[in-house]
Amino acid sequence: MKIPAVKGTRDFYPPQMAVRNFIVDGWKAASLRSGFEEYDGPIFEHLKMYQVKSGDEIAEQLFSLTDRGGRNLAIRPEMTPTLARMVNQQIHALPRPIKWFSVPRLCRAERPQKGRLREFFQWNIDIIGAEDVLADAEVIFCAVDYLKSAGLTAKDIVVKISSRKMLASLLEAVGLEDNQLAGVYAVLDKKAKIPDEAFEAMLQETLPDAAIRGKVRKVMSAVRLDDLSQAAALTEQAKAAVDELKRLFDLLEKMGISEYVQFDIGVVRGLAYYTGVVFEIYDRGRSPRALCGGGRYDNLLSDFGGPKVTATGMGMGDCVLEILLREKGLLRDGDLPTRKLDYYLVTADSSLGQKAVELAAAIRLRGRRCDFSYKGGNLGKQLKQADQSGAAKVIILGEEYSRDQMLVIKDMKSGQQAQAGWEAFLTSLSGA
RNA sequence: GUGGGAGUAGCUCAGCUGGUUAGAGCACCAGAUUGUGGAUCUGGGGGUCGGGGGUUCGAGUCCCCUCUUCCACCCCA
Repeated sequence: MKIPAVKGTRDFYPPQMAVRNFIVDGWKAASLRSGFEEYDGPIFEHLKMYQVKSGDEIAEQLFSLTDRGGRNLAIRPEMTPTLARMVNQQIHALPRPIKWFSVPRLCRAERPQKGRLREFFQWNIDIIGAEDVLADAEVIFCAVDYLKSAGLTAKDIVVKISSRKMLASLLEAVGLEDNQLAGVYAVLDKKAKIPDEAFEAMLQETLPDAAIRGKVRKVMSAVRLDDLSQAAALTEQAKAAVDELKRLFDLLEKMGISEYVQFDIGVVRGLAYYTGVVFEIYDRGRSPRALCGGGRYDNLLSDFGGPKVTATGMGMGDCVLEILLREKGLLRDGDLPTRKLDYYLVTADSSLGQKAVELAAAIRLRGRRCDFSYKGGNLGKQLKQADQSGAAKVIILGEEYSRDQMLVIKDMKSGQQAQAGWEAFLTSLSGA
């Protein structure tokens, strides 16, 4: 019986695994460059963990199970609840700011489509316990630093930044009630993603009052931060939020990434729990795709039963990123070796097979990567295998060895050959 | 969850309006080639034509169901 792979999952054969490692290694290196520490948690949690933030209906969008003790569990669809749980548990012992990152494997029971699968990897970085926008700036910097290191330029991507705090105070200033905000956010978040008429219809449904609707449209038409700070009717709160954003942009400029970032009042994020700076990183291509999203969520820890501690962070999935890197020619099949052999051993005479095994083991014990042919065969065949293995050098055990105990070491790129005695060769490895 | 396209060898695909034992390129294995790799030539293995049912003398080809995949929606932590 042939059993297929589960819908929306990927098999990572060595070439795909090399791609995955390439991406994950880049994420980790960028995180470490910015001083983040790596953590991880279990791949499943209590189902309730995911219902706290998103309501009971979320259960339909994730993979859940009941264990033999009757506990309702779910495979993690996101990392943030686990992070909140872990940080809450040790909140009084951890030095702040807490700068942590993780690359969890996540599962969501959604319909798979381009750039979206049921199982994927997501880079998460979070800074907990730092209220200042400096923390938001660091999160954005780290994400941009990675994307730059992958070869993407300001022509390829853009970080669009806004602030929930600012938007809330602006909307309240034009007459919206507190309890209307969540609904309006959800609509505004759609603006760039749906046709204008559809957006108008949605807005009209949420805000029946035409006068208020007009004011909301006016607020949302702001292109630059200065448009807002010059507006007359700025409340104290709104002014503070605008100033905070200005400071964020100052910091990003000092960090040297101003060409990557821009203010965009249209970035709202659908999620209810953001409380301050919000941002999304987009591919500048024909159909804008979000590569990454994040923002400040100051209530998260308290939502999970902990103290009120501020937090900001972001998540970046591997699927869309890989598509973009391929489109930009920054990632090509065959570019990434599945193993990086230092040496490949070949024998000119099958009687030297034992010697090859002995030498291979000695090379490996000295920390070098080494492999040899199981099949033997003539030298031409074995050299072909050596070539396909991608090894930098080939060591030939042949006449020279039988006669003079000499190894022939061939550089596969230049084709040049040199000879060395067994012990002398091994000694040269120990030294390096 | 809704709508549309597509599933033929490991991969990319061909297979005309239904008609003998289903093909190509690449990949893989072997030989030419028992002392030097990327090339060439020759040969070989490998397919219940995604699965099930139906129509027919006869189905890769037509019809229905189902699975998978891609695209557009819905959703998006």
